[in-house]
Parts: sequence; structure tokens; C-alpha cells
Amino acid sequence: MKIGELAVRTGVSIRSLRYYDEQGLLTPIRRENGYREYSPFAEEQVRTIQLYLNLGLTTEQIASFLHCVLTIKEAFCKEVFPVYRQKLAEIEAQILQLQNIKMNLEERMQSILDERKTSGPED
Amino acid sequence: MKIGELAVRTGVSIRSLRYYDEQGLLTPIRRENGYREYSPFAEEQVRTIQLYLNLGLTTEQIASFLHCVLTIKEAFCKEVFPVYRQKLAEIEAQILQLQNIKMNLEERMQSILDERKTSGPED
DNA sequence: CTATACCCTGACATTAATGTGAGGGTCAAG
DNA sequence: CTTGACCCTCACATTAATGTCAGGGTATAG
Repeated sequence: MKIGELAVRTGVSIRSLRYYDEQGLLTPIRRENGYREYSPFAEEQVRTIQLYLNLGLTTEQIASFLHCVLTIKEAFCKEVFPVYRQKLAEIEAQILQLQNIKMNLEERMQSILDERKTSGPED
Repeated sequence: MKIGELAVRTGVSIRSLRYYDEQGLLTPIRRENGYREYSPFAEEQVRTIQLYLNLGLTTEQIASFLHCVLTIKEAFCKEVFPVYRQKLAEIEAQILQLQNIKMNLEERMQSILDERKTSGPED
């Protein structure tokens, strides 16, 4: 199928499909006229790519194990687990930092409310 | 004082101080030779700017209330609270999304461990 | 005078996936 | 042959604070 059809089927933009091609994630064959020709399996492959992107993985990370997970079960692709482990560590660090900022913000908002109450309405 | 001295005193790079100037956060007077001349109060102002940047606020948001908080108490600058409220909402949304990804990652990692265990070492 | 240590502006790079537009080729229906 | 709906590549824009470099001015110590 052509790129436009794959885009409609998957809900992924033509631009993104071309980007996946560029990044080596999903490389269609080319017709004589230069058009990308996708196999029927491409639809599932796009969904797989989207799944990993939604986990916050980069195209580079996905590319490092995509061929394997499309071939055999994810559990037996040895590149996957380390990527997950690293991503999990990053996520946890980010959550901690955001929780720090959140507490900080909440304290400052409470202080503002307290100070306004202490001072009271002026009229 | 000149920009280099302020940079050393605050630990903020010269590049960033020029950026704060450009963004209207901290505008020094100029000597006849064009050099930025910072008042002694600039040091505290830089620390204030850093404090808000560390809360994840943008220079634009900071600029919207910085003059006020440098003049009177933060609690009585009415622009501050809405900015905090909005930032808090953003942070909470980000934390939720990260927690979703985190759960997803943990489940997938557990699945991998389970499947490997089920299959067992092949030798 | 010169070396050195400052200062200035302007501009590009950084991240990563996606949007958007220009300029142009392909193809099928009319 | 023309129109319209596709497709192609190339390239710039997006976010936001900061790093870095080029090219050049200033000021002080020797």
C-alpha cells in the first residue's frame, strides 16, 4: 500500500511515516516511480513503533531492538530489558524532581494564602 | 559591578545574565563604554530569578511579576498565585503521565522476567 | 606599546518528533 | 490535454535556556 493509505489506517501522519523511514524504523520498498510501497505487515509495525514511542523511548532506542521484537517475542530480545531499565530510572528521577517542585509550589501557595489571611481584607 | 563579577558572585553564567537582560528580567544600566553596570541589589535579584526558574517557570512568566515581588511581598502580588496554580496543574499532569509510563514499564519488565522464567534456561 | 583580561553583539547549536510549505513528479479520470 | 489527488525531496520551524564561537572594542599593568 502507499503511504497515504498506511497513514489513514494507523492514524499516524505521512510526515511521521517518512521520518520512521529516515530513522530506519520502517523502510518500505520503492516502486519504480519512487513511491514508498508498504507491505500489509507495516500496519502492525507502525502500531508497535507507536507503542514504544508512547513509553517515551527514542527512535534510536526503538531501532536498536525493533527488528528483534518484530521477529521473536520481546522477552527474548536481550536489548529490550536494559532499555526499559534505563528508561524506568529516568522516569523515576523525573517524577522525584516534579514532586519536589510540586511540594515547593504547594508550600508557597499556602504561604500566600496564610499571609493574606493574616493581613485580612483591608476594608 | 560588571557582569563578570556578578556571574562569579551568583554562580550564574555571563551568558545567562545577558539573556536575563534581553528578556527584561534584570536590566543593568550601561557605562559610557557600553559595559553593563549592575547595582549591588542585582545579586539578590539573580537569586530570586533562579528561585523561580527552579520552580519551572519561564522567563516570560517570571517577568510578569518579578518587578512586583522585588518591590513588595510576594503574597500581595496578584499575578503570582495564578501562575503558581497553572504551573501546579501542569506538574500534576506530568506526574500522572510519568506514573502511567512507569507502571507500564514495570509491567512489561515483569512480563519479560516471567516469560524467561517460564521458558527456563535452555541447557 | 603590548599583552592580558575584561567587555560587547550577533549568530548558530543544543533535543526530538512533528508540522508545514515550496517546488516538482505521477497517474488516472474526464 | 487538463485537473485533481496522490507522491517525492529538501528545508525550515517548533521549545527555552544556555553553550560556544567569531570578530571586535576597552582598559590596565608592565
